[in-house]
This record gives sequence, structure tokens and C-alpha cells, in this order.
Amino acid sequence: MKQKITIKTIAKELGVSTSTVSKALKDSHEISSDTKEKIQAYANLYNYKPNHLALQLRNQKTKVIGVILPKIVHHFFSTVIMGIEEGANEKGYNIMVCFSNESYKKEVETLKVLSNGSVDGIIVSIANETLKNKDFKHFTDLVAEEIPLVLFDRVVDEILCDKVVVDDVGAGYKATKYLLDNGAKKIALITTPNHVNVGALRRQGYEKALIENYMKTDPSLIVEIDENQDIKDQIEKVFDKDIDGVFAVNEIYAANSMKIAKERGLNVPNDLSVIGFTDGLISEYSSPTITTMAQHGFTMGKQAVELLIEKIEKETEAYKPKKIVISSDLKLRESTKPSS
Amino acid sequence: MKQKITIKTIAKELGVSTSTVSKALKDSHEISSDTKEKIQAYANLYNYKPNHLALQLRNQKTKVIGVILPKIVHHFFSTVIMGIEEGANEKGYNIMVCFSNESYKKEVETLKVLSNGSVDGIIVSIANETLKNKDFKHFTDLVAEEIPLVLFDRVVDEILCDKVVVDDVGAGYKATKYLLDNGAKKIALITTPNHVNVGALRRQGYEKALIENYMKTDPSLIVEIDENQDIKDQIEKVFDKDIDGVFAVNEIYAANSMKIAKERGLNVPNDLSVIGFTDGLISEYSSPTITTMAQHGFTMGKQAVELLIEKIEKETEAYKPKKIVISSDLKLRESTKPSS
DNA sequence: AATATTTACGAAATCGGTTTCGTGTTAATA
DNA sequence: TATTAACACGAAACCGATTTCGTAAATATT
Repeated sequence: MKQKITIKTIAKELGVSTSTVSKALKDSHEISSDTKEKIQAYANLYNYKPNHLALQLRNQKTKVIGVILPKIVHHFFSTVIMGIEEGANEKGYNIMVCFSNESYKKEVETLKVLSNGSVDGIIVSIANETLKNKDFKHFTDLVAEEIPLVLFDRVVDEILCDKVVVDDVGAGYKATKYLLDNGAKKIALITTPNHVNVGALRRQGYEKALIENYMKTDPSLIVEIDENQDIKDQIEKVFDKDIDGVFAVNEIYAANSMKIAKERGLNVPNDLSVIGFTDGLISEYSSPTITTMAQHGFTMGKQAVELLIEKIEKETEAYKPKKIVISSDLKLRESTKPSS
Repeated sequence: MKQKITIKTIAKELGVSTSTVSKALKDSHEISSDTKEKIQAYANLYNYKPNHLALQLRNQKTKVIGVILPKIVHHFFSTVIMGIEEGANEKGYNIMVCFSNESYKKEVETLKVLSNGSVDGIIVSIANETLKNKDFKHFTDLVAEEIPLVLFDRVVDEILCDKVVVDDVGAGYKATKYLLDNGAKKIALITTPNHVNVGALRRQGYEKALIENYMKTDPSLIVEIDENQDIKDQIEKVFDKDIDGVFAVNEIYAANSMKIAKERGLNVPNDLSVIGFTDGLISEYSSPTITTMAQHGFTMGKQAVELLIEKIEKETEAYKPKKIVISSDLKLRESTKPSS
């Protein structure tokens, strides 16, 4: 890279001290207008830009926010990033994005790299593997070091920090209730293994809605998808149970269910109603289009980053972790019968 | 944030100089094993981590790569990010991700922020608005400053730097030829306005295939989508032309075409064959599934970052911009007739 | 004319590391 | 025993900015 022009260069060229240059560039009253003009003109001419690293070192802050996501090729996480970026930019921050790829090891490493002073704070959605093995030491260490941390979507109680989550129980409840209210009797739940807490919570909502309707939950209607195996094959089984409703905890599971229904000659929504989760492109472009619980990723990201920046900038001693719950709404489309 | 432990702290506590601590921590032969052990033990105990900012300032490099994308809620760009991140991590770099949101102004601002020393190099896919107004000064300035820059996918010749692109002409040709070879006579092209160069290039391929087949291009079969208006409405018109093939330059256009076909009672692929671009989730989960030109975003990202890092680390004086062309393949699915 | 007050600028410390060079002590060699 | 070499460590410069404090010269006040 080309040799950058620094304050020192300017000082030497104009025969003044670096302090004078520094003050002149910020229009200090201490410097005569003559000198100021000269220095500013020179700086402009040679396109002087203050070196950020030097400023960061001096100010002990980077104006950068670290973000660790489990994955990115995923509509929900993409929208969250958008929200984080917009919120960060508004406050003059940039974001450094990393991925754990759902791996515990990568999450630990990434967290270590980010916590060495490269960023002022960190936003994370926990990797699946970490949720499974329940080892959160890397996070609690971070909290002990008092590095600002905000968790979103995939969070756990063991880590004492600010959190932003969807009302997963409520969402599961709303979806299931809608299906029941519109005549469904046997509703399959296509979910993740229970260690993924959002899956577990949505399941609670599902069960709550059933109980309220005096129905008991039938374990054979619940499919826990193992992502390492073929998704469609795993869902296939539950279709033998003569179901008339499907609540899937994400788009992919919903889309797979639709495909199976079509193959079996079931009419959606007349023979079978389907509700998914995460309002992404698949739901929008599938045919029939899929009714989903909209997750408001953009809002989550923005709220998360606002919480974080508040924590970064307000050095409040007495601090109580906040938890923001974002409610999700049912976005009605063609895969369910119209509300009766 | 908690007061971090620094080399100075350690030095004072153990009654040695900072130079000794620094050397001891890097296992220098200059320091006696006794002292080394003492210092290393202390550093471990108090979880000492060298401050990255200080190192960056001293070494004049950040080990961070800036990435500016037009948007992220988009399968192709998501996969590119994955590739960039993986390639960067392998070489010990992190990525700082920003979005232009297709806006010229935001692109200029973001570029300015990133070029003040926060990153060692930058990877960009140009915003639509910039492509339209053809103002590339912010990029040429960057090149003049000799800040390593790599463009991908949406690139222009005016900017002298390394580039990674898809073989858009070839891809357009392959897709169109496949349709022709399987009996299509009237193929609609659903594309972007011509200033988006990838659209223009894919169109060239489309025209080339037609010419080779002794057909002349019919302008009324070409739809240039204005993204500010309803996409489906715009495509609708061309369906009145009695077409039997559609080549869409992205997934969304393809999915919309499928929907129109379905509404009009056309059987895909028997009455109408459809080929899209960008092998994303929509194509995979649509029904029938959509044949697409796979764009290999991951590979593009990885190649781009490798080019960039080479540029960053090799201070070669004589330098000739490279252009890597990645060929895209047709991924056959249900929306086209099997190859005859 | 003597003193007080501005004005305009520079020296030096600081942020947290790395690195070169110098030096006192001890051990090895002539 | 005198000289040399090896060892172990510290002082200080440096990266690029900011900022406090000090001060010489110019101007204002009594």
C-alpha cells in the first residue's frame, strides 16, 4: 500500500509541531486562522485521513461491533444482520461478522479473537452444537471480563447478559390454535431436537394450545428432525398418521411437508393445513404460498444492537440484564383455510 | 468494561521491564527460563491477551478485510459471504461486512469509512445505482491510494483491479441453447434493465444462442424488470405472446413466471420450460422444482478473498489486474424437459 | 513604565505493544 | 590474570494520533 500521509508528515512539511497540526485540523481556537488555513489546505490537498487505529488505541474503543451467527444462508439470519447493520450505522458503528457454522469449537475461537480488543461489544446467536453440549464457559468468561454481550434468538439462561428473543411459546401457541380453530384435529409438529431451545419453546406453545382444547399430545405426531439425515424422509412417516394439520418450526420443514402432501395427492389447505416459521422467500414463492409465523428478524437485530450500544456507552455500574421479547404474528397465506 | 491487564501491569507486578515481559511471552532466548516461567504463569493466571489495536498500529496492518455488498437477504450474496469468510479465516483474517443497499451514496460513505485504515483490503460487488449513474470515482480513488481492492460479480472495466465474475455470456448461452435443443421456439427473456451489466451479458448469451439457431431475437419477448414496480405484473404481458420457454436472470423472476404459468393453466415443463439463475432455495423448494444456472457463490467469494490476500501480502510493484471467470453449470430440475 | 493577560504554539506524556541497542554480570578462553 | 564471549535484562524509540501543561511574545491594563 502507498505510504499514507500522517500528521507528522504535515508537521514536517509546514515546519510546525504535530500538536499544532492536530489542533488546526479540529479548528481549535488555540491556533491562529493563518496557520489553520495553511494546515487545512495542505491536508485537503494531500487527502489526509486520520489513522483509525491510532485513534482507537488512544480512545480505547473501536466503534466496531462483533456479530457471531450460526449461519448466514438463511433468510432469518440475513434479515437480522440487516437490522444490526442499520442500527450500528446509525450510531456510527461498523459490524464485524463471523460465523460459527453451528460448531462449538469455531464459536469458542471466534469469541476469543473478537474479545482481544478488536470490538467494543459482541452480538451472538448460539451455535446448535453449543446448545447441545451445554458448555457456556466461553460466554460466562466474556461476561466476567465485562465485555458487552447481547444474545438473540438462541439464548440460554445460564449466561447473564442482555437478550432479544421471539416469543416462541406464544408463537407456537398462536399457530397451533389457528389450526385448531379452523377445524384441524390431528396436527403434526415438525421440530428440531429438544436441545435447540427455540424448538423446545415452540413445542410448549403447541402443547399448550392442544391442552386448552382438551386434546392430549400424541408423541407420534411429533417429528424431531436430525439435520444430518434426509429431512423429507423423516417427515414422511408422520403423513401415515392421517394428519390434517402441520406446524413446522421453520420454512424448510414446511416446504418439505408441502411437497409430501402434493406427492400424496393431498389438497392444501382443504385436506391439510400447513403453517411454517420464519417468513422467508420460500413461503412466499411456494405454491400454494405458505402461512407462517413472521419472526421480524430485522427488528430483532436492531433491538439487539441498540441494547448493546447502550451497554457500551453507558458505564452503569449497577446493571441488570434486560430481556426483550418480540412477539411474532401469523402471516396468513394460501396453505391454511381462511379464518372462520 | 473491566480494566484489561496489560504488559505494563505484569511488568510492574513482577518488578521487571516491559521489554522483558514482551520477550518472555514470546519465548525469546534472551530471557532466562526462570523469568520466563514466572511471567508466563502470571500472564496465564490473569488471562492476559495482547491488545490487538496496539499490534495493528505497530504492524500497520489490521488483518481485517472489508466487504461491501449491495444486499444480504439474497441467497447468492449469502453464499459469497460464506466463501469470503472461510477463505479469510484460513489466512488469519476477519471480515467486516457492510451493505450499500444498492445505494450510490451509502457505497461512497462506506468505502470512505473502510479506507481510513480499518481494513487491509476491500471486496465489493457494485450497487445498482452506481452502475446506473456510472460514477466510479470512489473506486478509482481507492485504486490510486493503492488500497487492495477486488470486485466480484457486478464489476466494470473502468476500475483497474482484480475481479471475479461468472461467465454470464456463456451462462445465458447455455441456458438458452438447452431450451432450444429441447424444442422451445419462443423463449422469453426476463432480465434486468441493461445498466445492470450481468443482465446485459446474460442477454448477449441469449441472443447468441438464438442467432446460432437462425432465429432472430424478438424484442417483444424480452422483459426488463423495473424493481420498483410489481414484478409479476411486468412479466404477465409476455405470457400473451404464446411463449414456450422462459429464461429468467434470477430466481425471483423465474418463480414469478412459474406462478403465472400455473395461473394460466400451463403445464411446466410440457407447455412451458423455465430456467432461472442463482441456485437458491426457491428453485429447490418450488414445485415443480426449477432448473437453474448455478452461480457458485461460495467459490466466487473464496477466489475473491484469495486474490485480495495475495495482493495484500505480496508487495509486488509491477502488477497486472487479474480477472477470474467462473463458469456456471445448468442444474437440471423439473421445470425443463429432460435432455433429448 | 511595570505588571497582567492574551495569543499562539511546542514539548512531552499517553494508549499497548515490539524491537534495537546498550550494559552490567558472569563464564569461558587465551 | 587479562581478555573475550555469552547471558539476562533494561532504556528508549516507534507506530499515529490527542491533550495537558508550559512559555515566549504580543497586547492590554494600571
